[in-house]
Amino acid sequence: MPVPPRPVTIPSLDLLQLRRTCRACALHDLCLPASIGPEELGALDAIVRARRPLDRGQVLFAGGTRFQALYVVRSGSFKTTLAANNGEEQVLGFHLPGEVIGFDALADDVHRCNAEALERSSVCEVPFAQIDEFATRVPGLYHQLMRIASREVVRDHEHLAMMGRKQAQERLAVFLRNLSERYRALHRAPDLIELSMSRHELANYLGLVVETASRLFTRFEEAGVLSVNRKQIRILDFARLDDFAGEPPPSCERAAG
Amino acid sequence: MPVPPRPVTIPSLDLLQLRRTCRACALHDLCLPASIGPEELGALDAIVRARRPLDRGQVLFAGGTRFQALYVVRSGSFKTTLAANNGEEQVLGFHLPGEVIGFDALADDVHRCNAEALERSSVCEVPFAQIDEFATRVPGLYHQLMRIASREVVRDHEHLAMMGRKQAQERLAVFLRNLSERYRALHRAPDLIELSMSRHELANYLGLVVETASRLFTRFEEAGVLSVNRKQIRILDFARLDDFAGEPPPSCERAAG
DNA sequence: CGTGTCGTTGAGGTCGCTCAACACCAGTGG
DNA sequence: CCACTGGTGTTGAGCGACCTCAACGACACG
Repeated sequence: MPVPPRPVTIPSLDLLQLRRTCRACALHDLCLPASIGPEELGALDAIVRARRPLDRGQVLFAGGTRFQALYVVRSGSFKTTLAANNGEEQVLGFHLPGEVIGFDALADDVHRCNAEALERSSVCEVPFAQIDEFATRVPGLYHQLMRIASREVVRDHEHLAMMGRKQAQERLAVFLRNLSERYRALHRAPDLIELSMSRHELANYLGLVVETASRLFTRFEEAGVLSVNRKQIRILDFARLDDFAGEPPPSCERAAG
Repeated sequence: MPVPPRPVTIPSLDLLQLRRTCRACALHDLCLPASIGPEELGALDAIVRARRPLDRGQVLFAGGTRFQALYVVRSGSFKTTLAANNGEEQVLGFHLPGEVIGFDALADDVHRCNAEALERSSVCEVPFAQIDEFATRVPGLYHQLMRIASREVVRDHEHLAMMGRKQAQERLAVFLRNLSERYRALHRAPDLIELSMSRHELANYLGLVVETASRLFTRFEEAGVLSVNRKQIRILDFARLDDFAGEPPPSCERAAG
């Protein structure tokens, strides 16, 4: 094909990525900048660094390595995993754009889990030493950091409740509904889910084996709740999905509590 | 007995409790004061309030209520639980002296879990608005707060890995070894464990039913690993307990990672 | 001594795991 | 073009760990 060689195009694409600011970011109000003034935003831009995109399978950080920065998912998705000493691995979470990962490393300045890209993904790197120093001068930033850390705790608690008390079918239903809600928060179609993780990773997250997860997808499809095509999931019947989940949707939670 | 009536004794005992300072506290270096200077300790004492002791079953805070303070266990023990909408409850953790509870409420200023005393217990109440204001003037205090929140995340991740990938027997073994380590950190005998929670609460924490937990205690006793007398547990063979736990003790963890 | 709670033990059922085979797809090389 | 290969996902058969249901013992309390 008569296309001239373009040796500069790909790096310049990266530079474009690198130049994006917090102010212009679509994730503006989900991320760190939420609740800090517009004049501090510029200073935040000077701290936050965009890293070059990671491909599927590339690790953002590994357990045991020294903690230096928090990361905010900008595009794509990640999984965090905890390795047991017997070689087994537990998937702790899947992370979509706007979510911050790395909080578990603050305890003793060492990453305790692994973070790995599930697809081609980009992150903002937030060097902790600098954000720490910056936060002493910006009232509210520390509070916001702790709020975000607290969200992680809440998320883990819900994950724990799911693992401890729910059956396989309920777990998958809860997961899909949860993912759908997160899609909605990102202004994506909540009924059209593109799974970025493999069945194995998904099953592991749910505390199941692949075969069980696979059978559940089939069962949901036969029940007319989902339409499943490999990693393309479409939710056809939210009400019945809630039934499968075994409890009312989270919107009722406040009222019931 | 010729002892004069003492109507003031019990309240004065409470006052004694109330008067104890962070400086004099035995939990000094496990708690908030760790890593802040001695002169700020006095100011911290002015913020921290001791609450009157709670009896078994009394709730420290309930899910859905407004977040006002973090709590540090001073004596006794607590459980935190998350209620599902179907009436089920998941035990999220057991909390010994020196541990801080309530971090999950920072996300949106509402407690998301319940905290309940497992025995007669006392706590220090740390009003968050005041510690928040104080922390802006004391460098390092916020950092310490985040470190403690991060420890909670690490703890939950380990709990998750246990629930997701381990069998019943391994779960109980891991739990007992973990409890033993925490006893050691509190300078208690690590082989002599006094369980403050019921079998039901323990089983729930492990994602099992009471009967299974009970059978496991019997099995461990028959194997000569434990001596079990209701809530009095003595660990007779740490090495075998580690075998049952299915992986090397946490002291090897750093090296393996 | 009756009552209630808690913990233990037994019998039986079942959900999810194990093991195994197969379908599907992409990439590779003849 | 097709065979071959490896990775991923689905399906089936059988089994076992854990749950369910039920009864009983130990202990505290009135």
